[in-house]
Amino acid sequence: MKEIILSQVYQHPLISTEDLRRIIDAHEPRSFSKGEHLYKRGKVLNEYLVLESGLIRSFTHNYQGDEITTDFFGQYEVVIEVLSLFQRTALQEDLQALTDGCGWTISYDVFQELFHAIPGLSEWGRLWMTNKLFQFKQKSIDIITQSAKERYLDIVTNKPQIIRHAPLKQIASYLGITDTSLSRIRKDIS
Amino acid sequence: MKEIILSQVYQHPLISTEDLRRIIDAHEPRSFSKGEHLYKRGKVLNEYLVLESGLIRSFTHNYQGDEITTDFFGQYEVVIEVLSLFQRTALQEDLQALTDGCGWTISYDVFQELFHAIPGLSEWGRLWMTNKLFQFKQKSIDIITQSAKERYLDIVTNKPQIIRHAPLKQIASYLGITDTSLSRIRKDIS
DNA sequence: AGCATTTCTTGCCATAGGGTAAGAGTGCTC
DNA sequence: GAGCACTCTTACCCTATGGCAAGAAATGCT
Repeated sequence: MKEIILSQVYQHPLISTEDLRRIIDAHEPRSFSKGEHLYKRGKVLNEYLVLESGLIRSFTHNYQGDEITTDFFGQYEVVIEVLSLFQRTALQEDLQALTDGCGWTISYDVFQELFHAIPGLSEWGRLWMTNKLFQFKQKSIDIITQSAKERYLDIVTNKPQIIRHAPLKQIASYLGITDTSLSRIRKDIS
Repeated sequence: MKEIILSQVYQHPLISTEDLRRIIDAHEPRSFSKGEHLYKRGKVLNEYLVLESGLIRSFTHNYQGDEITTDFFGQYEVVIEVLSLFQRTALQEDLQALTDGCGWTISYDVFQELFHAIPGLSEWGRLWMTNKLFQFKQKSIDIITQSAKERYLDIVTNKPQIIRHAPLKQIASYLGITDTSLSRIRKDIS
């Protein structure tokens, strides 16, 4: 399973079979249970996690202290807060498991070594960042151009695991609306 | 001037004076005038531009064909659309000058060479991406947690050049509101 | 099973911001 | 310097979403 997941994630033309072997070997297993806080706000992130199964969310708080869910992570996704990991600063978000699950972690130091030793990995990392950057840019455009209902239906279609496992309030804060409004939207749809 | 701007931008502990020399030498001058479309939607971006002076905006269109300004770039900033440059895909946005100005460009091929030859540059690139990623993530959080007025005041305080040079309609679409609303907000403030 | 807690729904009214259109101000062009 | 195009303001009314609160449903704990 480890091979299947990781060779899927680290797919890149410049990463040879040999390189891939080194990368895979550098990952350690990690499992977690529902509700567990995997990484906590205030600490510096020292690893990232490639998800094999389960659902994880990242969240922060607004000035009123309400939780705002900023992202969800599912299978084959990389659970990370880049600012903390690469800038070696304190996490500004919490990462919490919404279901039981497991995956593979790699530490900052080991990743750093491979990043400079394997040209394909630095290319891969750049592409990963590029995609993630695009996602967030798109998200901020979507918030201003689409209605809450459209954005909700988008999740229903493209990320149904979120609907299945995350409580309404978390989905609502991710969409930028209140749980009350999301409840009404649901009613309206059905 | 070239040295001042570029050594400021490419500041990183792992970039030696020698490395910096190579990086600076790889940049070509580029000037532009108000209203000019520097890079056009549909083409693959083949370089990026470090701004010495002037103001540039990136914009796209929503499904109704209205322009949406997605970003503004000022002095010392890197004018780029990462998805197009690094993924070698067609630009999804236009980049247009709001004022006369100039800066320094570096081509994809040359950057690519230096990226792999100079470890400090790949670190620098990763940090740059990290910051940009954070900016967009923050922007999407701000849109859902702050009122349009608060976001406008934020620009007034932190990016006053935008207020000075960009027409109201572009600022409004950047904020995610209509020009009508922004006009009311302005009135309300004064 | 029984109780407590959290999650979700619904109703009432409030408000930020949108849609449209008219008019004022500004600057460009021939 | 008259006409034109663009930008900005303002007024009218409308809609999506919020705030609050009560109740219903689901979940978890002992």
